[in-house]
Amino acid sequence: MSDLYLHNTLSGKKEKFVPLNPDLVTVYVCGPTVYNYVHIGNGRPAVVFDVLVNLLRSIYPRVHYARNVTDIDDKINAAALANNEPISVLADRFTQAYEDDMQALGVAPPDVAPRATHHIEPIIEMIDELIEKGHAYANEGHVLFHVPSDPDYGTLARRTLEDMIDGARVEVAPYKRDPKDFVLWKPSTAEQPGWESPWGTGRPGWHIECSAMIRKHLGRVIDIHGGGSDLTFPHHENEAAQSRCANGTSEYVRYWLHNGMLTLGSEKMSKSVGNVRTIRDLAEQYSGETLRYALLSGQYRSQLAWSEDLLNQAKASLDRLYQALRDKPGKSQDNFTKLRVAEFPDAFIQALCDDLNTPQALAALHEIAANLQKAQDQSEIDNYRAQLLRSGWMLGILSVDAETYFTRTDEGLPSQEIERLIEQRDAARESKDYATADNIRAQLDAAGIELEDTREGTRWRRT
RNA sequence: GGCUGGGUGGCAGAGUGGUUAUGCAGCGGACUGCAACUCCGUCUACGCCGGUUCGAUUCCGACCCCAGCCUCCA
Repeated sequence: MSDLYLHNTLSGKKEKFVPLNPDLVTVYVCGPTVYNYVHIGNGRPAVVFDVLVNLLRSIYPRVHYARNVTDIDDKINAAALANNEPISVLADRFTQAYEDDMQALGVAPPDVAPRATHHIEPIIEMIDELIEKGHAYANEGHVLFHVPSDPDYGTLARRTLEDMIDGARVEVAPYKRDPKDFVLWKPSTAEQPGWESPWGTGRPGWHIECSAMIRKHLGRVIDIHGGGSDLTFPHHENEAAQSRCANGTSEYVRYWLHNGMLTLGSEKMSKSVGNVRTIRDLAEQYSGETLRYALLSGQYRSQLAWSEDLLNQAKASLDRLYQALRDKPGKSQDNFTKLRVAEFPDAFIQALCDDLNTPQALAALHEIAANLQKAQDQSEIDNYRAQLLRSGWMLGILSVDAETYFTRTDEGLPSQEIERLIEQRDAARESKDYATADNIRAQLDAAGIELEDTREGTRWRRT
């Protein structure tokens, strides 16, 4: 069995993955703040860590995977206020939308999806502990984490306190002892959502939510924590500081994994820049599977340039894999979730075990597909099909029946009509009336239907 | 300014001290009534300048350029 290597932000290197407890691997990924529809960049960590969890489950007996939902936040408050609705209604709506988007991308739900507003109590508890241990202080209704109280602060982002001052964009506020101190709890006015606390009515800061929910659901020290590279600092740095200090542990997360950003037009895709493509909008033009393939076509740590070209290439590549499955039908279903790592193709697993090298894993898939296309006897075909379908499952693609993939009829010409025209064309070809035959083919082509004349007869596909 | 990461063929994107990535697109051929699908073959590469080496895209150094983080952000 090949060892799994992961790039750990903490060390800046690829490291062999050794879980704290091989019987139960713990994974946490930062989920969305639900105040709007998410864009495809938000989908990247969900997809990438979905693949990682599939891989981990094939190696270890049990994996506990949590992905949170931030449902209390100033942006949510502002959006709810603008809509004149309670934050819970708005948050519920966009949480549901997020789940729909994830389903479209073929992302399996995590084992647990904790929401911040359901964890006010553990959050308050943790803040209390930080105050007690001298790492936090209350002032004017705020509670702040005192950064200089943590000698290890900065070890994740690898920057010194001086570096941070150099950045000079830290907010200076009268209630802060140090400009780098960050909010654990902040006061709410009467119009703002708030919860009772020892420091008055207020709401939690962003960083403490993750710390508290992780401790509650996964423990004081966890194996893997994932998220976008833009969260490394300050979010994860702050999270780590809080958790180490409150938990009284020297480590918090053993492997920090950060995915690279999607760019659109040479700039990071982000709501503040305004260059976003929502999953919801993209799904109108491309299948969720195509979007997923596009996301996996680059290694997760690299930036990925999102473009129409990328999507069209992803679709064409995916079509090719399905084409092999369609051309060489045979046995299909495995109970994929029960498969162990040794039951997947070597080259494929080796690629994934090398810090989740999905482009190389996809290359392995294409090689298997090429072998499948060339295979003659059925046992050979079934073997390659199994390899392809298993690997596809781990990446979260190729789960659709190949015939259905090419002929699904959610819109456009109904299948019956297509079949009728094909019969007419066959008759015309039979009588060597090629003008009529080509006419029908052109007519179908205009409707987005391509014909393939095979030895077994004519078949069609939607383009 | 500080801290990260990166510059590979028309495009996307792996990888390697000397041997085919892979996919898309292009070109030639086979198949086909013609196409499509498929198969066979094939052309465009490793930012720039030095160094190490028998040999560097791959290692080392300088330089140029790009992106991310340092503020909300996946």
